[in-house]
Amino acid sequence: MNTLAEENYLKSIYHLALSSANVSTNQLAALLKTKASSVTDMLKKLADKELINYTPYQGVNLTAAGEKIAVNIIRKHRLWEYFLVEKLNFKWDQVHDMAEEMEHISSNELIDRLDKFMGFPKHDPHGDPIPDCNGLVKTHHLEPLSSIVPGQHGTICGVRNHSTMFLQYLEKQSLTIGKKIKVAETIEFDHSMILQMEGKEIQISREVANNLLIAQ
Amino acid sequence: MNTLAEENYLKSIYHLALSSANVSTNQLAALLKTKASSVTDMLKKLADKELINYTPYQGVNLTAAGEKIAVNIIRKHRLWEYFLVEKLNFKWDQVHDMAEEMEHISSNELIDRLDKFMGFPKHDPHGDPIPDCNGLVKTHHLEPLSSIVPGQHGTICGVRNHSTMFLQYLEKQSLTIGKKIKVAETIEFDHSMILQMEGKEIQISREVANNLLIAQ
DNA sequence: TTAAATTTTTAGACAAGTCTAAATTTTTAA
DNA sequence: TTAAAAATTTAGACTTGTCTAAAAATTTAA
Ligand SMILES: [Mn+2]
Ligand SMILES: [Mn+2]
Ligand SMILES: [Mn+2]
Ligand SMILES: [Mn+2]
Repeated sequence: MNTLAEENYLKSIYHLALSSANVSTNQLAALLKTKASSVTDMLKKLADKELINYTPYQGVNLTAAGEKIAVNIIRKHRLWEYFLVEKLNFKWDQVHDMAEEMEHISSNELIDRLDKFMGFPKHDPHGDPIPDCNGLVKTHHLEPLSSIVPGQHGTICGVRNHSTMFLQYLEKQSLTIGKKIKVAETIEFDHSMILQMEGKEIQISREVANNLLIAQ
Repeated sequence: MNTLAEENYLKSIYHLALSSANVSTNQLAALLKTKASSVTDMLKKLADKELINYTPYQGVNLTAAGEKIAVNIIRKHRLWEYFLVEKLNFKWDQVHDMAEEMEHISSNELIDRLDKFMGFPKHDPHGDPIPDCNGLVKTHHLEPLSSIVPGQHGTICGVRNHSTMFLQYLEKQSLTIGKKIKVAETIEFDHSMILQMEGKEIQISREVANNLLIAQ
């Protein structure tokens, strides 16, 4: 149906479109670790296939057909990540690269059965929502921890940064998905925060607070 | 490490080498559904990488390094087939094409954990041996059913033909892996056979008998 | 509002893998 | 033992996806 490269472009356009209406050539080049000229070439192909709307110099967005493909790839990515963590006991910082390969296994029948096998999980190991078999994504609105004011309570429900380094740091601090926290204090000088979690105090930087997503 | 095309060539050479010492260009072209000239090009690449021994016009065989890669791909193929049948409830005639994609997922850590998760199965859904994590393949010697003489008993342990059509036929006749049979009679005229299985009589053609593998 | 900086596209090249057609080598069999 | 047939390789072309360098368009900011 679509090549591996095409699928990766569609997925990247989808992710970037979540924070900017029109996705630029350079944004895509940076995310895909390729050159702007290569991106332009591919955008023409995807536009020919009517998977994106592309006006030269104006950036792109997905058509309904393109978005459907992108969401399906993200569904597969997140279900495989869930499988790797829940069934094969990998840590949440180990699974992304494997899922990058597995998301391209083409069979939808396979992924629907995997979904059922695991009991239709709603979130992947990083707290991201798993689209259902009809392409429906339940995007819960989450606040970055940095915007929570002292005295308020919340639950860790996601991360903005998916790097191994950040995930390992969070694991070490026990700042994992589902944990309940209270913001005890914010330090004006560097915007660092002091949290209460399970009776203990944890101090985190503004950088960390910006990348932790909280439901209240 | 190696490209998808390279992996498929190595796997095909391995399979063909089981029945002919030196594998020919045309044999490979037929199995890979490609042209002899394409095969020649790839054989040069694999020879450069020292994964095969290649003398122009004389066919090829795998080096130790090439065989190791081929066996690892076959291990992954068969473990994923087992997963699809045992965990996701696919039928044995549905899993080959999916496994053809999944065998190229690169992580060995992943496949070793999958192996453990499933309890280290020894055979795939078609009765083929699953190589262990060190590349060791336990090849039990099996007879085609056509060479069993009347009066003898045996157990169905494998198939020579893996086509959907043949596997579906066997399923319908309940001629599946593990079934115990007795050869009641062979018909001289067309070499067809009458079997006793679970108290019932089954008549099969010479063609079918040639493609069923029996342990006595 | 225009010049400079930035972004994007175009032009031309390259590697991987495939193809057809033609040349070469090996095998078969008269 | 040699001519025909079959198998294999070579030559040249094409597609996909990538790159660098240069040209063109857009944005920024003086
Ligand atoms: Mn991921
Ligand atoms: Mn994830
Ligand atoms: Mn198979
Ligand atoms: Mn099999």
